[in-house]
Amino acid sequence: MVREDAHGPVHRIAGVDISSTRFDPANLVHAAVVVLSWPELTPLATAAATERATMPYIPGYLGFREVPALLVAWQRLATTPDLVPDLVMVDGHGVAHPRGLGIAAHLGALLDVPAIGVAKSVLVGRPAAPLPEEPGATVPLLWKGRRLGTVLRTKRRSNPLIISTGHRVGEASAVEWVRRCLRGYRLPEPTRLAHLAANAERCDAHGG
DNA sequence: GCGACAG
DNA sequence: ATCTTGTCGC
Repeated sequence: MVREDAHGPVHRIAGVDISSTRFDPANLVHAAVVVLSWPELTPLATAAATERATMPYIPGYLGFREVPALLVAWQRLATTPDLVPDLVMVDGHGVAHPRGLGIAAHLGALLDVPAIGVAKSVLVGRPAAPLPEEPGATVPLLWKGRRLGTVLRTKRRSNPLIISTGHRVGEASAVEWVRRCLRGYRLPEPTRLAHLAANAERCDAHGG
């Protein structure tokens, strides 16, 4: 079964994430992309890349440090049409950023692929109200009188995630897609599996 | 000037 | 992000 988002049928959803080692003299950034089928959320393909970071981590500039490696990994995905992602979830913010340019907006724009920002903590803004404990509960993320995203409780007794538009996906649609990709863990499958893949790439990088 | 600050 | 095993709580 195929479901519709604001721009077309979604058959595959990708998740991307980065892993790195602290105190690494080489400043290596290990990137991973995992493509899952919808609605099964079965891993269809995975690609990774290890690149040298050209920038340190600076809040507000995460994309400039991580996007380069993610682009290399993305380019390594099998190019067959039946593996091209229709949507990508990024570990980090979309427009819930001081200049509306979080890593999800950054990567989404460069790839011109619908993107959603799935962050584990706030960069700017505050929840509009206390977030209920019940899984699925949401509350707007406000900053300077503007709504930048949604605070979403994905799991009982777990800190909420901050969801925001990345590229060509509406705010409400973004939240719904994250909800649909939850499988009992705090993180939605795309981002959760990408995190595991990025760590695996970090280990592999020790010998190739 | 001080505190905050995705990954 | 990462360092790290067991452990306290639901």
